[in-house]
Amino acid sequence: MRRELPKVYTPSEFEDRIYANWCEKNYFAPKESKNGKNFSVVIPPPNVTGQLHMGHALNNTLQDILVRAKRMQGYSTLWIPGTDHAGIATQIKIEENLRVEKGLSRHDIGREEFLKLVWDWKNAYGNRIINQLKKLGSSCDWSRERFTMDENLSRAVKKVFVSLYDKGLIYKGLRITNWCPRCNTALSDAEIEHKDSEGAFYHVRYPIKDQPGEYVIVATTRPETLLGDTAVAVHPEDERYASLVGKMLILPLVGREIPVVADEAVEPEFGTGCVKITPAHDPNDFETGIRHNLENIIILDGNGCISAEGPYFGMDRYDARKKMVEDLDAQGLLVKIEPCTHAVAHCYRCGTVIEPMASKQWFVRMKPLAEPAIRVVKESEIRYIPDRFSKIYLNWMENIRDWCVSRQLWWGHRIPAYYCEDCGEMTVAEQDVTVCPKCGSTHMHQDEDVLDTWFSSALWPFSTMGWPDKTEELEKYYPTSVLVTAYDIITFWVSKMIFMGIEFMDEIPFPDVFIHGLVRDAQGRKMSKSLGNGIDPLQIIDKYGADALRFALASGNSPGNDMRFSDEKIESARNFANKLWNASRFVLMNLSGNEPDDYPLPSTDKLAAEDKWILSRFNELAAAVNENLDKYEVGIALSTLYDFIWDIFCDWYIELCKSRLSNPESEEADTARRVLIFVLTGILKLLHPYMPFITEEIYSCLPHTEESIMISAFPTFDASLVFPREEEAMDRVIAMIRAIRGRRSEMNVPPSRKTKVYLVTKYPEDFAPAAPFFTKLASTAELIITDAYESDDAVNIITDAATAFIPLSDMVDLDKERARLKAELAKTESEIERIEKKLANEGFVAKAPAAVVDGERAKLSKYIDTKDALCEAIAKLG
RNA sequence: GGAGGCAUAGCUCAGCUGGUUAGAGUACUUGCUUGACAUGCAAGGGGUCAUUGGUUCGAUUCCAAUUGUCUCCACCA
Repeated sequence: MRRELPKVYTPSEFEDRIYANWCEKNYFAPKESKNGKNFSVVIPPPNVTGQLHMGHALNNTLQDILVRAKRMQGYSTLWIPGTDHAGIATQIKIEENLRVEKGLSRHDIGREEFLKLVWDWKNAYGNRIINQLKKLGSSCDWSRERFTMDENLSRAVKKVFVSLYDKGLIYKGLRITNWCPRCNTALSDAEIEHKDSEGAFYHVRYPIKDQPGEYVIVATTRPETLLGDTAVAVHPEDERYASLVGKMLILPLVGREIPVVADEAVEPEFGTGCVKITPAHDPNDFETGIRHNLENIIILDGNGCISAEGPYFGMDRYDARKKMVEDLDAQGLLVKIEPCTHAVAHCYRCGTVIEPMASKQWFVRMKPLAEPAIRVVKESEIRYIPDRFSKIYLNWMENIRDWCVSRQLWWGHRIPAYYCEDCGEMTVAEQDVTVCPKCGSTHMHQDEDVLDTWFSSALWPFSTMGWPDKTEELEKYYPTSVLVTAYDIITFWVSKMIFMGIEFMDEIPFPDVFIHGLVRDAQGRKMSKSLGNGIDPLQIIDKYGADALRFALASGNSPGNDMRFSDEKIESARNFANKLWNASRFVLMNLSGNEPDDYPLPSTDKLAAEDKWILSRFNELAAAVNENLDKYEVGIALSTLYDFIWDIFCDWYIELCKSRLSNPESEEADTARRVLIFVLTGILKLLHPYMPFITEEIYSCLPHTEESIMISAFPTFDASLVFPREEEAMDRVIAMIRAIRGRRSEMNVPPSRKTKVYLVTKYPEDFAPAAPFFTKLASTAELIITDAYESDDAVNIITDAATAFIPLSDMVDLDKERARLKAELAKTESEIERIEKKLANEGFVAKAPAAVVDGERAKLSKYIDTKDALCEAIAKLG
């Protein structure tokens, strides 16, 4: 006896049970390939401190759809999960905990103790996001879960670092970096964001040496940096200042002498045409400084306080700015303060204003690595879906700057560089260096900095498979089949995996990059903590089920485009699940319960016209779903399924079966049951990648030969089950019935009156099988199939060419038609009035561009034409 | 400043290679508690496909401009 489905669809009653069963049976581990092909995906590792948000839910739903479909199609399928140690994010979080719980900073407890805390936290809570991914139904091979700071991944990081260093692709150098005074670390260009903010232009006089009373005026938005000025630059061809080049100026408040230099980079038109040069605190000035051999004077410490000796020492940068402006004013050196808006860089993690600062950092030389990474995309070895993102990628790669990989944090992969305290020599090596190879000293210490988080995630596609060892996984599953990610991470991560893959595996990490958009709220706003408009996917799962969430996310997805998430969408998804549930219940309640596990289709000669029709349509569906999935058109594939299940299978086919099923013992009932089971099982299989739980639950109640729907075969197109004639006939009949229902209601035909419908066709025999079903479904109509029409009392004639009607004149409701036309006329007239008013409005004409005015005029004339036509039609009716 | 996206029903969006009467969901109107489902069934109203021009026998679809809107990149002291 098979299990029965409960009356009400309650996902929370079975989702966890089903997931546990899949895990227990080890279904997520890769199996022997049935088609000789492999399919592999690595998860974009979420931050270990993270909580599942809608972005994760979308990303993992899409991956799971691809993975489950490929698994059912017989590929040996591997999906590797894992988490990212997320340097800054995690460190900030733990520091915050420490501050709140004990009122201590990380410096109070020291590096070792602090790292222990982070690891404790990771071991206690690091599984949270993993468990949340499981709630969603992700079919990852959990036995291969990885963490970017696992021993083997750390080994890979060291090997890559040392190898790049040995090739001269990593160097340590003084460069302007983006310094976050809050996080106390350098940030890469990708980790900052520019926001327009209100600021001011301070015009300051710099006295000319030995020419008392004479000045040049420079304009600056950051007056405090003048402490680090080592020159003032003018354009070489700027005649106003030609005589000054080479002269010395006295730096205000400091008294230091600085030269006036000529430099092409200065724009004479901008500001006063004189630029103060602060090489240590501005990227452009740094370059200028190199050209003119100027000194770098660092005036800020890591916390953003003034470190230059003098009256401002120790002051916060903004306090110092205020004080210095006052002092300049007091000395009569401040000309004016001009308000202005300009883009200011902020830390993307904490929002603090970034301070450009010259400091010793580790860099990856990008040019040589970028070249092949550009080539593989240009030559379509790697394909972005949709393609427009390859432009964004290429644009970024072609203008790439060296990648600053050192971070002044404690949580991360410590840079494997060791310094000898005796001879000062630096050694870069994979193994800990305790003895200086140069002088034999044992006084060694390791570089304090750690690597950028993205350094380790860049290796993810191969480090998770055991690299640098030569493993079977690498052999079989590298390169991965596709990378699924959101567009906001292309520069951070995708680009880095591409060049690292090429460099260390000699092979691209994936041929396809499937880009999806962001999940926004119902108003189209980004979901964010500060707005408080985030929707928690776990709450949605609790209320509506994981399948409904997955459906809502996947059906709205079109590659690369953002989507909105709303209550309406999730409710519609839940309703769909409910519909499928109830259709399945109908099928089940018409079974005797004694059907064998193997309960196949009957032979073709037993099939009724509607059976052939649904089988044919099902075949089309399977082909369409597969085709769209191959193109990553997940949304289209899913809406095709939705339409089939709801409109075709439930609304028509199940209805058509009811009469046959009313005699359960008859052979035709048996045929109907077999077809119902076949099509329902097929639907469940096609739908399983999208809605894994409900499909598994229903499948378990149906006659089936495979143990689980998850490991059964994906339906494909079967030419022996295509019946074009029946398909066309049934489609035609359905169209007729719909049309007649509408027509009858429009004409108020009383239910007692039977409508005769003549189907005029050159091929009456094609339609003969469909006639009985027409009668069944349209109980108030009778179908007469003929090749010649000669009747007087037909309400409708359906011709072969289309479902066109020729209503008999006595059935036309003239009053109704007249009323409709009059309403239309009134609407048109009011529109004409509105446009005339708009055009007459002088303000509109004066302000609006000519094209808009012309547009309104064109609209007007068209409406006038419409009005004429309507008047004419009404006159005809009398 | 550079690059790109979007503009279709009240709302959210499909419409893939130009060609039937431009489709869904939702909201709305009307009628249905007919033995799977009211989380449902049936019918209906509602669209100059942003504007203008071009290519074409034919444009919602391709091209250009305009307007509106969103995003990314860069950035001037």
